[in-house]
Amino acid sequence: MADIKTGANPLFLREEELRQCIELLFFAYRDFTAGPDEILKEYNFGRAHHRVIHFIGRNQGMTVSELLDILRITKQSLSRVLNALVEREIVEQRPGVVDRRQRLLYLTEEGKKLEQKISTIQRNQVAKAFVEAGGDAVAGYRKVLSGLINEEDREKALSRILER
Amino acid sequence: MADIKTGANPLFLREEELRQCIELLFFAYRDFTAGPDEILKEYNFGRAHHRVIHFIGRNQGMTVSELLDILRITKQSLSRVLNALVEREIVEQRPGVVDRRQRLLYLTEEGKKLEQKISTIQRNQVAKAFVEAGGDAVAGYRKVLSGLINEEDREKALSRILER
DNA sequence: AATATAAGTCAACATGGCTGACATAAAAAC
DNA sequence: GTTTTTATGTCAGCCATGTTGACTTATATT
Repeated sequence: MADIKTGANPLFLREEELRQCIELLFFAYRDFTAGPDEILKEYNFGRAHHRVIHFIGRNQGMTVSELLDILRITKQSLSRVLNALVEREIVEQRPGVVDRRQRLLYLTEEGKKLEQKISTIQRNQVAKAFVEAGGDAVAGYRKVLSGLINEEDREKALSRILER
Repeated sequence: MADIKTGANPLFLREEELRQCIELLFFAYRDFTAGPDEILKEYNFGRAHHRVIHFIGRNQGMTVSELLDILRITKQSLSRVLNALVEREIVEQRPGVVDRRQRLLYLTEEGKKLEQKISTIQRNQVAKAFVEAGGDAVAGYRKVLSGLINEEDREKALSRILER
């Protein structure tokens, strides 16, 4: 089957392979967000809330600017979601000590619980995929996905992920 | 740095590693959709149109039901996007020959051009990441992402991706 | 002839993006 | 010490894209 293509036109196979990998990313992302969505729905939260909870959880005490830079949305968009989370006592804001203009972001105890609940699902899902795929595969996964991150801020993103 | 964690609590490292891999997926997906978004904006299309164009392009003559099943959205949501694409002569609908209730979906010549334009960007982006990461990494990437797809329809999704 | 299926439509609503304009407090620069 | 910049927030309105529910039409299946 592949022989025909390989023999006749290796570039076609390459294109085909690339397209497959693109689709794989679509399907994986689609199914990877489905689990959290269910739980969030119980709380009347959406995917936007999830992202905020996730990154604050990973980065307690981060500033609003930092969060905006990660999410790549406007502050008006963030504000809606963030205010809802503060109101529901999932997220807490404290003025910065060195720069009092800043409102540093923290998960409350309840927020931590929710974060834990959601992220456990995702971690189990990833863990399962990792076990099935094996350690080398995980390394490959990391390499490729790192390479997909925009070059200009790859280091920024990766250091945010890794320096912890 | 990692030594402390490794020695003291290997489970923490594992959780940490999993969290990193989750974030990697977020950042990669974020930056992977940025390129197409720019082009689509010129046409006044959005990501929803992109998905439709992509899957029809990959699967000329597919039915509406099949497309709905892939996208996991309601037919009402799809209809808005699909009608726009038909009106703009990007997508064409032809009645099925064996089952005339079906409206089989095809990209027009113009649609193919647009699809090509968008997908070239993404393929280049993926190709670059693959070259940087190496062949083994690509295999790992595929394994892990396959594992992230919902088990119930993994075969369906994968066969759709691979049987071509 | 009755029922089920593929597809479409109308209407109303929710979520989460966006822009633009403006406000406030605190830090930094002059 | 006054001016300017920065971090954050807010109001108002728009757009894209998802949802549910109710109903229609044509065709296939039973």
